[in-house]
Amino acid sequence: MQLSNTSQYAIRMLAYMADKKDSSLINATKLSEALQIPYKFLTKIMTELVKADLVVSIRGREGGYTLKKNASDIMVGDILKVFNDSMQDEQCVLGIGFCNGMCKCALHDQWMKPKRLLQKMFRESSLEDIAGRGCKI
Amino acid sequence: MQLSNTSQYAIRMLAYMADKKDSSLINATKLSEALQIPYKFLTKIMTELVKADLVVSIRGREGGYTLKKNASDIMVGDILKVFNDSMQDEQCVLGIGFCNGMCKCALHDQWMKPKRLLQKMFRESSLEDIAGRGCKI
DNA sequence: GTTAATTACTACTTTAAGGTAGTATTAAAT
DNA sequence: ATTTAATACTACCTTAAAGTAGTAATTAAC
Repeated sequence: MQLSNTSQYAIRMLAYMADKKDSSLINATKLSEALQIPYKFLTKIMTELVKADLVVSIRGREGGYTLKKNASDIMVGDILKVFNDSMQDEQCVLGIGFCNGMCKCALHDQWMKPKRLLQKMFRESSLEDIAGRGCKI
Repeated sequence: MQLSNTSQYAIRMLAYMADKKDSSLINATKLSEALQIPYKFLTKIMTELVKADLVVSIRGREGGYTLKKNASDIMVGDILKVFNDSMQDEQCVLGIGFCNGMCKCALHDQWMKPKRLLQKMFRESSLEDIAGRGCKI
């Protein structure tokens, strides 16, 4: 029960960029060193974030990446969506199709509360809320 | 953010066995048909549940499986532990080592509440609580 | 114009989860 | 004793995620 490696990396990358927003552009080499994420894997992820309109890239010498929107307008859930890692509302915790009021699985009732809180966290936590928080990056 | 296929299958298998406890022994063929889980994969999972002391197996003709304890004494969390799918208390949601009061990640504060509810669900939901619930198996 | 530093693209390799096949072992039924 | 129906074991195959390598495209610096 955890986020994919890719999603974890993406959140950390964007949170770091939000924290360093003053220096406008940051390049893949610096990010990779700062966050200890393999360079090639990081650029692969970043290209997807560019295509998803969360990040702007400037190619060529002196290029780099920067957030496309205000940090307060990018939610953790938006990032997870890019990697199909967000929770569908009717996603069954036991993997039996979809769960709703009509037809639910054995664990459904117990699952409702934690699921709602998870969704709330993803929906309401912005990059601004998390940038620079904690003691590790 | 979801349970592994193996854990989902294991929970469904045990919940079904708890529900059919009256007929004491159930065999892999029947279980596989009832739950639509590939036979060979089911037996592989079941063997691990036997080794983990959650299930008793009777080999030979007329053999099968049955729960080793009362359904009320087997928690969902016990099942997840077998497949390393339960949540460690200090597991970092962003995958940066461990999180605790001393050192936490950027999402740690927002993660606490949903995590606690997830842990509570795993810790407090027994097979008895979920057996026969819902409209699908 | 050439060079250097950057992102983008394509293709590959590695690892782990998910799943399958075949055979050995066990024990009740006959 | 033999047959049959069951679990256990070993080894393999498939798929998707994670990660790597090399090259093309782009653009500022010189």
